[in-house]
Amino acid sequence: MSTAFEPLSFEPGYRRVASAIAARILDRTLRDGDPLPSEVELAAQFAVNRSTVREALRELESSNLVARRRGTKRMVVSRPAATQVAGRVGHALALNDVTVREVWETMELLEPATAEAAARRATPETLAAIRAAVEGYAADHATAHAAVGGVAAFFRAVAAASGNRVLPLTQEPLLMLLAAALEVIIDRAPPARARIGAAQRQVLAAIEARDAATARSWMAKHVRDFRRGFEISGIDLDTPVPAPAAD
Amino acid sequence: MSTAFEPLSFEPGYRRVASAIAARILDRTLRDGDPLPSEVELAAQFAVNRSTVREALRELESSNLVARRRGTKRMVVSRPAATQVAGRVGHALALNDVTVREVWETMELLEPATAEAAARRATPETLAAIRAAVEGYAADHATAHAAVGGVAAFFRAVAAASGNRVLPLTQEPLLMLLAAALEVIIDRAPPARARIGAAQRQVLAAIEARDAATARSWMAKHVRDFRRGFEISGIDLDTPVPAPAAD
DNA sequence: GGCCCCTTAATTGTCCGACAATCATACTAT
DNA sequence: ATAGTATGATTGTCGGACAATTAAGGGGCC
Repeated sequence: MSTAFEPLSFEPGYRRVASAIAARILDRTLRDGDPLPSEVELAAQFAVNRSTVREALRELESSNLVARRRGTKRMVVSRPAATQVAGRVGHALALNDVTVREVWETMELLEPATAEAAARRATPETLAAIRAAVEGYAADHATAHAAVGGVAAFFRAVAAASGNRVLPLTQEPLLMLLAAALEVIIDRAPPARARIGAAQRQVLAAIEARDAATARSWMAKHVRDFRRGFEISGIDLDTPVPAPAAD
Repeated sequence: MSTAFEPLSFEPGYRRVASAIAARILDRTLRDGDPLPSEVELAAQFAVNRSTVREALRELESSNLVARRRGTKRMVVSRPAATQVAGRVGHALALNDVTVREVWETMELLEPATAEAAARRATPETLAAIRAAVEGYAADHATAHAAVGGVAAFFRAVAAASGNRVLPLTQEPLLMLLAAALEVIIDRAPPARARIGAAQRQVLAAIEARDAATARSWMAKHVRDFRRGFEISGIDLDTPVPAPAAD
């Protein structure tokens, strides 16, 4: 241990206000859906200026701990949804120059296990959602955008059926990055669309049959196919992933 | 397609300013380390008030896209670090009442594969870091806090050695949640500390020997042990994870 | 020439006050 | 009961202000 002193850190007021409110949200004193006091009220309670409160609110808003329902003024406490948090993670990965290979490798790791879990634990509702995703892709994959959207929807539906809420959230940033990369190349690998549809059907069939091993192996095949797609289209797997769109 | 109209959404100024700056960061016009213009300058460029700029800056700061070096005024563009982004994800998971079982299950999925990759791709430096983590745990695991810190450090070191930068970032929120939960129970499962140390040594040895299969299986054992720890200490695996500390 | 101290300018954090636009609510008229 | 209206509350934005701290020169000293 060093005997040196740590530098004193004076947190500015807006950060202390934000932390105080965040703490109340995290310890459930303020719950999902609860309306936040008005800005003037908060300013009075913290004994700071409204401007300071507003800066704190922007911080919380950006952390998705508070939000505003559309067309309303009052802020309410909100639990962050997967896609919102995923955006941040996706940006972080892209800014750290993560490569397509790294993203793909992680999906190769995650998705087969996810499919396996889904085969074991899918409910009628989640299974129906997977079916809807497969049908959605089959019905519309003409444009690159629609096709990529369908691919992502399928992965999301399978993860949702896995009975593990960590998996969708873990997977989401990868989907964002994969989607951005896939949209660029899907038109360059002609057989891709058909192979994707076929793999989706096989995974779905296996999950419906509660056949975990087959679900796993077909999902593995499905993910591996994306690598082939990248190779066929002449993309170097070690190029950084394109950054997903800004907020 | 529906013929109904989308609701017009008027983004407030502070959000448009934040998005504009974020876009410049994501497209690399502004790069890591670049100083941001001063608030007054930004206000002039966007033709808005300084208060509006400040609210936008708070948003970017909260997204970890800009930061300030300690003891300095000027904001600089920064690429978000793993731990910073992980905090957000951890909060989101905790607020969504994710259970210990779900976190543990995901780690059981992730960590063995991570260890396997580390055995294949560890460099002298990353290997040394794992060794240091193992020794650090061995040297100091008296308090619950130190022990849990050592556990997390080990996982981090292995993930860093995996040669895949997505893995540390994916793993980090799980570590935060596991750490919060583990700190509560580690003293209730007496044999845990010794078993942890032993497993770390085995994984390390396997990675040093480039034995991917053994690294995987010992890491799997290591992770499984945490489940036993929870069971022994009488914690229901289906209780929600405790929320990690606020910012 | 290079280095250190001091003065000065620039910048941030915070405050105050103000006002238009919008939303929420109570009230009124049909 | 419904629609329309008036009233108050709240947010988004603006302008200006000031203390505290940091960045930038400038001059003197070795």
